Amino acid sequence: MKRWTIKDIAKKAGVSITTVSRVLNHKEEGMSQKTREKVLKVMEEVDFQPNQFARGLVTKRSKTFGLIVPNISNPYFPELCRGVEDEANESEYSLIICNSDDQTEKEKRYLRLLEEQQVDGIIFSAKDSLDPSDEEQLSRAKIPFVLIDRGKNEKKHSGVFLDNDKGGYLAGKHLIELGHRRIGCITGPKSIALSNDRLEGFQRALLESGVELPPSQIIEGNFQMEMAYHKSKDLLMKKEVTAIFACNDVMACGVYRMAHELGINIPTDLSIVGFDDIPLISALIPKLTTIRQDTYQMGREAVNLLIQKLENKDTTSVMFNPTLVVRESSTSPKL
Amino acid sequence: MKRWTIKDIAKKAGVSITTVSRVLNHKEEGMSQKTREKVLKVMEEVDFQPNQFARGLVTKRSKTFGLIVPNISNPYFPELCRGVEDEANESEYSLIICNSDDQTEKEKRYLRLLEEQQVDGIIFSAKDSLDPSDEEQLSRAKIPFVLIDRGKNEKKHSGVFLDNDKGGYLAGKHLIELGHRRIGCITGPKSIALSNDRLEGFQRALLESGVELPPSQIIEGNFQMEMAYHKSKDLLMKKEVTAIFACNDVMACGVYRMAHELGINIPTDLSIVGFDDIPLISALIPKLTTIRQDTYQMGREAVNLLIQKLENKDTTSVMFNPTLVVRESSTSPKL
DNA sequence: TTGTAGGCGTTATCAT
DNA sequence: ATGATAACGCCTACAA
Repeated sequence: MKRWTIKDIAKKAGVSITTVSRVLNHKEEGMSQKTREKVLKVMEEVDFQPNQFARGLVTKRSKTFGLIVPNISNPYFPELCRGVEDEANESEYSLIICNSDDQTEKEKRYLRLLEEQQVDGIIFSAKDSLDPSDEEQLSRAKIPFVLIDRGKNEKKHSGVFLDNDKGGYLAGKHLIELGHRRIGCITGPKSIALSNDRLEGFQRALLESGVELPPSQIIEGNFQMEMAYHKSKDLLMKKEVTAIFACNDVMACGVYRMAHELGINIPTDLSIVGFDDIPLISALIPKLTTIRQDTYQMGREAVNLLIQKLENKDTTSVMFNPTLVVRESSTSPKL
Repeated sequence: MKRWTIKDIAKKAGVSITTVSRVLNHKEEGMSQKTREKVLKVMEEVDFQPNQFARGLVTKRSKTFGLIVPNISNPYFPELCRGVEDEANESEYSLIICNSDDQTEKEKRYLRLLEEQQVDGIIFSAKDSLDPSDEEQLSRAKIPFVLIDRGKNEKKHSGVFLDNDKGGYLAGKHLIELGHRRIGCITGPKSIALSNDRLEGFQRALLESGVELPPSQIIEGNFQMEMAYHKSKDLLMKKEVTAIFACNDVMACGVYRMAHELGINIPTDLSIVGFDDIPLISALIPKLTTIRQDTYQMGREAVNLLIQKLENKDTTSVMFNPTLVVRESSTSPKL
């Protein structure tokens, strides 16, 4: 026998296909308990699985979500994906994952792909703010979507975000409280909003204590280790700063490496604070003080938000709070 | 207007739906160039997208693959996923990713989910060897599948694997050549075949040079950092070995940490060789010597294999070769 | 070269 | 409480 259909089930159970369909869809009314059980038994026996194509054809639902992230190999994202996947599966959705590599080109292609696959919704971690043409495509296709991590735009779209300004503030405050007065910062790309948010929060904390952050102590990185490694050299050699705030953990690793090469001891000679608290950093020696975000939970929350949208409920963005995790890489400066 | 159908296109272009269908499916014969162009133009104009449900209903194909991995948060897997995804997408397939957490329970559930979603094929990184009930489910559902990384079983199923024995051998050989004679090994779980393969290859290399590997110098780990960290303590404190082969990079990180705590310098006092060459380790100081595998390419290859299966071609497993990457963590032992 | 019509497996709308 | 039947949108013999 090939695949069983409700027709087959109906025949075998001696009922109509309508009845089988009712059982399948848990319609409670309009059926005797006996009939229901009879049908269920047959379905059980043959391990019946309804054809999703046929179903989708009429219901217009695929029970599938799409997730677009920049790059799963970026250690920030696996946790986020897990959160999204676990929550999606608990709500009986499958998840199609796409990596955009932060290329508008690919974002578009995948948006198109997901539209073709007729996903019921999309969770989107965009390049930065949502590209206008992406936006148009999304609205034309009328696919519900939520943003995550990036692309915050208060009024326009709902999503799940981190309070990056606060994160930066926590980092700055922590270093100030330790007694640091000459502090450097390695930022993410200026073109990315969350990167600027972190810097601004950081500066605000310093300013509150009257500490200056001269441009020469701000280095623009790209969230990658390599560039942070190279660009931190000047800053470290001039010995002008006693502490550095790296706007993500991966760049903090780059600083670790350069410090080690230059014979600068962490934290004795130099304190470092990272951002994200990705799993990777448990391998660092000494352990990295960082600003933690609950990426996994953010992923779960994004799915909840999306499901609410599907149910036409009013949705508002969810803002997560970062927390400071003090470990070994930050301490008071030497006198 | 709601979604366009081929019927709408047909009307607008003044042809029959058959003709539209033909254009859609790139049937070359049986149509004048003019007609084709006319239809294409209309499709272009309205940005037509065929309904995959309707299509699948008749073709029985979803243009979707499923990928089951233990855990995307394990740093070995993101690269593998990327390989699978990139190759799948280039062949016009979407990818549903599932994390089994190495639980047979979840493997089953996801297998079921993928079956329900009617994926065209599955790429499976099983717990170890393929569970008999999984096997049964797979064959009952008649879903083509290939294994990847784990579950090698020469005769039974094809897949993409690494020559782990060779990898272990390379590690052993390298340390021997550096002059080490007292060497420790931290293995993966004994229950996992590839873990034993690595150990066996390693032992073979030592044996060739008449070097013993007493049981006291073999520690069974679980591929995680924590356990490797704790369990390596004894070995390191007794100062019995001048080198350690950790059967994956993550465990090597654990050893780094313990060595640091005990004031043991790497590589002066202790050489370390890892396995995998995961991206994470670029953060380690000193840089880790390791056995590299081309995980990304293995992912791509798995998709190729699967596609060949779909085309009913004869398929045989693909075996990848690991390579030794010498960095800073291994050197000759002190006299 | 082009068109007609039946069927794919469900759900949903009416009947009974 | 249960059943017959028309969609849903596409593909594919078979006709013309």
